[in-house]
Amino acid sequence: MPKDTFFNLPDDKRERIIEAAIDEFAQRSFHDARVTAITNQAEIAKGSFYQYFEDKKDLFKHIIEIAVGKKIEYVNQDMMQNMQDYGFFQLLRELYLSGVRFAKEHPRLVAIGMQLLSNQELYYEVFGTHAEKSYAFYEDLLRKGMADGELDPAIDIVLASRLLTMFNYALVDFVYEDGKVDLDDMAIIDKMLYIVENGIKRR
Amino acid sequence: MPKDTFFNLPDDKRERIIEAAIDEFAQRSFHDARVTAITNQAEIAKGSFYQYFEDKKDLFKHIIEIAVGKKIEYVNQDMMQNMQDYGFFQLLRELYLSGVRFAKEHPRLVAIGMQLLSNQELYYEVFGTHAEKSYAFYEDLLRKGMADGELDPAIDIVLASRLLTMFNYALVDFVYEDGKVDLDDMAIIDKMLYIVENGIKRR
Amino acid sequence: MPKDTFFNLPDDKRERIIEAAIDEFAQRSFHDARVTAITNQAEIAKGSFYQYFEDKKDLFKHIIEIAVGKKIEYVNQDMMQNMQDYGFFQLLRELYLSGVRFAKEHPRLVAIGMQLLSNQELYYEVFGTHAEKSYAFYEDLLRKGMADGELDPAIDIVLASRLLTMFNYALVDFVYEDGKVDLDDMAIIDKMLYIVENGIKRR
Amino acid sequence: MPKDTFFNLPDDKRERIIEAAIDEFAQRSFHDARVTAITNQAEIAKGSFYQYFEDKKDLFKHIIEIAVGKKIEYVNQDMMQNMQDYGFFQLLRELYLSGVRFAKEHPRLVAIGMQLLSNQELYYEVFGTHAEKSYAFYEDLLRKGMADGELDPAIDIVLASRLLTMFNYALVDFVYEDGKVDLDDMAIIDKMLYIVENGIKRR
DNA sequence: TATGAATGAGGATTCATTCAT
DNA sequence: CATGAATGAATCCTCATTCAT
Repeated sequence: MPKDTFFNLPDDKRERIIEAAIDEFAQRSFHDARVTAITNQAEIAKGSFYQYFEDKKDLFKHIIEIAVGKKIEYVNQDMMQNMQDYGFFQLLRELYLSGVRFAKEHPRLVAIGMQLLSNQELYYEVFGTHAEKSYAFYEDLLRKGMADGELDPAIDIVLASRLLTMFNYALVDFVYEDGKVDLDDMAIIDKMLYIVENGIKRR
Repeated sequence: MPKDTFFNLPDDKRERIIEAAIDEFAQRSFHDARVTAITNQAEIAKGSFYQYFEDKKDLFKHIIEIAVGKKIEYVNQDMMQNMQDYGFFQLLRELYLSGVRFAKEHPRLVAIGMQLLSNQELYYEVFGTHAEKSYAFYEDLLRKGMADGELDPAIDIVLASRLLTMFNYALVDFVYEDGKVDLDDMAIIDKMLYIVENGIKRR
Repeated sequence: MPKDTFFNLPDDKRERIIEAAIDEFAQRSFHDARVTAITNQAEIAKGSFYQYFEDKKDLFKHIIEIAVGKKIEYVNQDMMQNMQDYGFFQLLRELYLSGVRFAKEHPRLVAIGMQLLSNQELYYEVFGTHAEKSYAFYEDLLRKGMADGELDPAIDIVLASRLLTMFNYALVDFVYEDGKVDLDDMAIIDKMLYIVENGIKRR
Repeated sequence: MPKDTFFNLPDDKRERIIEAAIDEFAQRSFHDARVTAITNQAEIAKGSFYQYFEDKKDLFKHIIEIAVGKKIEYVNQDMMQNMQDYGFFQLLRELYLSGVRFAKEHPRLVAIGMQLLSNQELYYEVFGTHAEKSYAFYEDLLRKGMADGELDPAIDIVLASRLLTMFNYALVDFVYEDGKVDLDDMAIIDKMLYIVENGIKRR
């Protein structure tokens, strides 16, 4: 958690630091990332860095928090708050859609997230035991879909939640790599949902 | 490529080094991994390391080769060599099964592979442009399955190949994390294939 | 080129570093010279070294620049700027004299220069293609002397320029080795010039 | 001094080692030169090296001895043994000539010699106090020339001996650099002697 | 609070020399 | 005597973090 001094900073300086940090962490793993590169790009003194943050990890965690926050902004809040009014596949589509939009607009944050995923130690330090939260979310969704009779009762909910998560990654990955190419992202999502739907819906 | 001196080493010493390297590379990214940690754990002199390997990267590439070699051992070679005799879903099952067996027995190698995936630069240096090979393999499989009339003609082959790859990761991930829990892995694979099959088979 | 941090250093610390570097480079070839020896003698932290200089070579180049600068201080600037007003042998005497004075007072810089002379690669890296400048200078001087009718028209200018350069080295060498013995340096120069003059003057 | 084992070696192996050593020492300063490079090029085991030589310096000294020996071969032995029958300038010409021939044919040995010249510490260790021997030789020559009335009585013998030495270096240097160009070396020597003769002969 | 110099632990790599076979 | 693996001291350099102003 950054120190108060950081939050008292003029907006533009604070943003310059965040920008620089995102740049650096997107390009290099946490350990490889250099405080010096960040302070240079942000044009702040090296000493100042340690007046704003406890240490490198402190900043990193803050960047992750920002990423998580930004990610949440992308899901249709109205839809999330009135989940009961929507069908399972509608909600799933919305979730995937928001994931794609996010990845398109914040590719560096996605890169940082992927890095983090492949560093267990750091991952648990950042998210604690809340690691499974995202699975839990999909599990709830699946349970509701099943209760509503939309899903094939034979499927294993825990497994399916993993798959839906992975599908999300697959999509993000797909869009991320081809970021430059202006694919019709909607089309991809729908092709994917076509498969998913056939895979798990009730017949 | 390690030097001859390495291959001339007594088996147990060579294995101690490999073990130590796998341990270190499984825990830290390539850059973070320390030659010193490896030589310490393997109980060899730091100088010896450089008589066996060109440099840290040389060892890393060797470890990757070992991992790839081990991975290949796990797939049913008979089945792979007579692919035309098997149905699409049979082959897929075999592939996933081998992936799971491998991950169960070599979780550290899996960890190293995941690390590598998230380091583009290194990845290309290790695999050259053969990067897309695994996608290509699934694409071929899907094309054959479609030609044989096993698959829904409406699905997008490129996208599906990504999904099948991701499913593989999902499985690996599943098994990897819950490695300690003695799940009935067969059951998981079959549950997953149930979904996949419904998702893409011809009706 | 040293970093700004170096030039911002308090004078005495900066000088301590320069002193230590001159000591080390005078005793060992560039490659043999140890950064550690310099930081130890200068009593600065090893890390500080790299805040002042890009690397060892950066410091070395700086030392060479200092030496060249110091060397130039020793020639009679008035005489050099009004060369046309002086005779060939007067100018030559002045040049040799400055060379001797310089060597007497900065024997370590002379040693460094000699080292550099015997390392082609480094030499070109430090001086670029200006390598032949010193020969060229003597050639110009000789050409002028010949045009003014002071020199024997039979002598080969290119060869003579080499000889004059060598004479300079001879003198430096002479003074350098016997540095402690308080010879009458003027006398030596004049004895040498007596020979040179007889060797090349017009009769 | 190499060990007996070295001298008992079959000729071709011994020569391979000498060749490799000359190559390495000609390219790098004593300290930079690598025993490994020598054993590799000579195709002997690293361990063998230390059965032939005490250490790196031992080999180096031997190479220098070889160079000195070779150098001596190049001077007209008949002339040297009957010095009293020849004039000063005749002898000088012969000396320079041999120097040039040597440099033309053994450029690597010359390079090693020059390296050595610029490493005081090593120089004294190799030559001990015999350092001035070459000066002494020229001094004797000059004294004889003066006694015979060939030289200007006004010149300083000590100084002149240094100059003659330097002239030798100048010649070697000249020929060494332009090694490839097939200059008429005789012509150069004579042009130089023309200057030298005018510089110091009796009038 | 801002600054940027100072620090030193830590990392990769090289290489002369020793040693066991 | 030949071999070549083993050794570890030594070297350059990086970088997070501390500290004094």
